[in-house]
Amino acid sequence: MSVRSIEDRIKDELTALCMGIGISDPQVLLEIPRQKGHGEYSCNVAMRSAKQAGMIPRDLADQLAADFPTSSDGVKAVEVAGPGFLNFILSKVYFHNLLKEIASDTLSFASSDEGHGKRWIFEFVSANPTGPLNVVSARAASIGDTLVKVFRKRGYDARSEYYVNDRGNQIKLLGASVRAIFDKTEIPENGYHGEYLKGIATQISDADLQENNVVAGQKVATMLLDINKELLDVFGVGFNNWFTESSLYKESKPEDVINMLTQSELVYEKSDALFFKASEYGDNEDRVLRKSDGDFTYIVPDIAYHLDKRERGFDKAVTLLGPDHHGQSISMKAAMKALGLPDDFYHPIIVQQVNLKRDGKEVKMSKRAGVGIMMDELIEEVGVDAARFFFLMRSISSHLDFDMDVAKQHTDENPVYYVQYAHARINQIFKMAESRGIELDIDTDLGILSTEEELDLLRTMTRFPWTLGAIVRAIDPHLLTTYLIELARSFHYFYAKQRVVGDEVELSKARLVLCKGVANILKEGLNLMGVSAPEVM
RNA sequence: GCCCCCGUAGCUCAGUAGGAUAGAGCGACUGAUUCCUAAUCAGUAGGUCACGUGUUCGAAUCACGUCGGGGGUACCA
Repeated sequence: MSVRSIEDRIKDELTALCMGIGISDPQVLLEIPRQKGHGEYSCNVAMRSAKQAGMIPRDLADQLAADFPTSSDGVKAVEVAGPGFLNFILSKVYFHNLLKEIASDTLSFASSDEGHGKRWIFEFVSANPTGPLNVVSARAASIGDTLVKVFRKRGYDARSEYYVNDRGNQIKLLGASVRAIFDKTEIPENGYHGEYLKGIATQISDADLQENNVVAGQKVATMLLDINKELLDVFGVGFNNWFTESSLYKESKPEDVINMLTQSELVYEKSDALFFKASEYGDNEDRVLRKSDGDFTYIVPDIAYHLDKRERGFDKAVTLLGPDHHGQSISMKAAMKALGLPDDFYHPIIVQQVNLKRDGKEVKMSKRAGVGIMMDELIEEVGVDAARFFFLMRSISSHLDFDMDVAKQHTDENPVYYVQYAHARINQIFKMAESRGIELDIDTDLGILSTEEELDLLRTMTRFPWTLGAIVRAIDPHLLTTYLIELARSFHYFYAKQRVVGDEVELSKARLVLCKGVANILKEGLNLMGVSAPEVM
């Protein structure tokens, strides 16, 4: 028995009851009420369906409540409240059974098959290999990695991918820039000036540099990519696949895109350039595919790349983009539409900017000029745990104020430590219990757990699967931080009020199981975020 | 100009598929440690959910408009 299944059971039962009354398509959605007195779940179906049933909401609700089957280990009671809400109150036995499951098995609890094995590809970071990763890339790495983990837990076949722009104009410029540094001549216009290139320039062979700018650029790009891979690795973010732009060219995929678009009469020539009629598909203006100098713009391989994702059998392509790429996502949407792909296949998400703050002031950053805080410096300063947690604290679409002073603090102001401390505290409790000769026993009688603090804690625990479901619906992981902070709070409150390891052995044993359950969820939640769950702090 | 994001307590923000009396943390003030870690807990104060109109049984949430803040807007990627 799991939370998921009781939700489903309530939904099924209500749907059947509604249909019995003659409501043809009842919209039964359960929600978790904000108010504590409103039960574990509530449902507004009586208000929604009253008209169709020819009844007033309150009466319909009364009838549904009266007909709903209750049980001693599930829904204990159904109450009607307000304009016609149905509030479902679960029995203590239900909570006690569920706790047993959580405390004994970390992995299956909160897992679900709601994704039905659908294949989703999550592309993120995908920063050009022309310099160090910035903090928006770090934010995207945190978000993408956590999304993939949560989606897998919820029954999706989720894959992560990094798209490497390893050719084109920028690579040429990169080569020219390094060559200029090496030759001590002027760096070309729009070239790369960063300090990091000086170190690279000394590591690259003369022969490679002399070859030509493209070869030199590719060499440098490979080195920079390796540095970034290593950093992402330190950050705990790996990718299932690194997809290079150059591989598309090896199979002439960009040319194929041009042919497809031409055959479908979606292009036209103007002043020696080839345009895609993007404005007919929702873009602001038509977009250049092939420049007057004969080269493709980035759009062409990008389209080829997304067609490739489709060919590889993915149902949905989630792409996390930086705030400076949102124009690009609109063009891509237009291209997908023009080529007849399903509307919801390409799902771009703009990861909004990060404002770093220190001493109450904003720390400015700029990639090209090589000043400001880069991802590696941030990690060095605040640590991986704080960085990953902080990056997940706001919704993806919100600008994020990242207070580096708070992230570094080892105090209650810092939510990372607040959550981690709850986990460490529980471990200390187990150590104390062990020293008193009390062992964790999952099968101990949990019926003894009945104080308000204990039940609150149990209620909060049951919301974990629901939270993961909400993350999937929103394709946004920030709810996880909110939830874990709340669970930690609920635990600290319980801890302050009630002693776990006390004189009554049976009570102590039951409370140990409760603690074990909390620790399991904290650990699993932190793990999904790539944040450590320390046993001692 | 056009596009995207944001506007909720002094500050940073939650508010889940439109639900019931809008919530946390920080800061401020008051208190708690014979007892498993005080990296903790309790209490007090603090609100025209930017503004307007609409949609409906019901709007912080949806639509349209206005104002304010931020970002973007290449034949670069």
